[in-house]
Amino acid sequence: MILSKSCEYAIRASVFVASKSQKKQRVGINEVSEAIGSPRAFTAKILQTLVRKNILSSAKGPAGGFYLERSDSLHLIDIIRATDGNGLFISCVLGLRACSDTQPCPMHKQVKPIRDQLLIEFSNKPITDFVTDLERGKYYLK
Amino acid sequence: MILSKSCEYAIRASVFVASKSQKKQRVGINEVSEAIGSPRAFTAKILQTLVRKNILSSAKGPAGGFYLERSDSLHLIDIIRATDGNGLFISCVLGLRACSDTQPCPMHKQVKPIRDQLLIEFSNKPITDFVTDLERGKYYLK
DNA sequence: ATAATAAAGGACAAATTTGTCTTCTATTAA
DNA sequence: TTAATAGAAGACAAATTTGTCCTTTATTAT
Repeated sequence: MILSKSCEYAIRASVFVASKSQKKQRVGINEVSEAIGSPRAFTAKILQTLVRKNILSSAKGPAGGFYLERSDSLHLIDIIRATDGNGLFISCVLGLRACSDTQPCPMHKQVKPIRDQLLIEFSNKPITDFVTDLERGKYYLK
Repeated sequence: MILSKSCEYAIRASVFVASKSQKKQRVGINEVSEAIGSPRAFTAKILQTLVRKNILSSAKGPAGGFYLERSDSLHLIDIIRATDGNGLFISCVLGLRACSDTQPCPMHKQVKPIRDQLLIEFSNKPITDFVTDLERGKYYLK
């Protein structure tokens, strides 16, 4: 709804990969899609783009799979921007190209603080935050 | 991004119709789509559904067109629900069917207050609020 | 009644998003 | 160096959203 399906899968997959990565484990696409309940081939595509954009890393061959280097510096916002772009936070809710603070659409003033808040939440949330709670069974990915 | 294109058009069209309605004028689809800069036939479809859902009214024939009865009771949320449904406010950001307060997805806690706030803003905003400012040239619809 | 007007409705088409399948490429281990 | 493993890449396909066009129906004025 607010995020694309691709982005939903991207986040859930990344959280799962991150949790495995903390245990120094790489994880294959089959395990990922099984863990988050997503279509395998489609998820593969999505992870490929995340790798291309240096969000995740991957290795081919036996004992290969996806993993996360520098997981501390990865925040939700990075994954969202990589898959859906920045539109959620900047483009006009009513689809007006010229909408701005000085030339606002009718909803501009109401929506701006809310989306700013959303941006802050996503920006301040490192993936590692989720991992601990995930392993405590506090969160679900599927 | 957060609203569908259909919903964007629906809102902009409704605001325009409301402003004309305050002057006891009905307005044709050509004028509407011209005023808000939207594809004519597509906008017609959208207004048809709004009429079917009793958001707007319409009259056929010469001097016909779209108009708004009881414009005081029409709020943004009604238009959003009529075109996009309620998903924006209730369905899980990460697309998990089972996501809830007791079985939350990793983003549940962060996102809930924000979407609640969004719902409040949309629910408290009567269309009439926009009309005055629109006529003062304070807002743009295109 | 007839002509003109304007929304309603249906069939169709383009674009985008979501998803599948098959082949290619790189890596590892025997 | 061969076989097995696993991601990368490309061509397709289904579904959804966005958009067009043409015909029908209702209303008004002459």
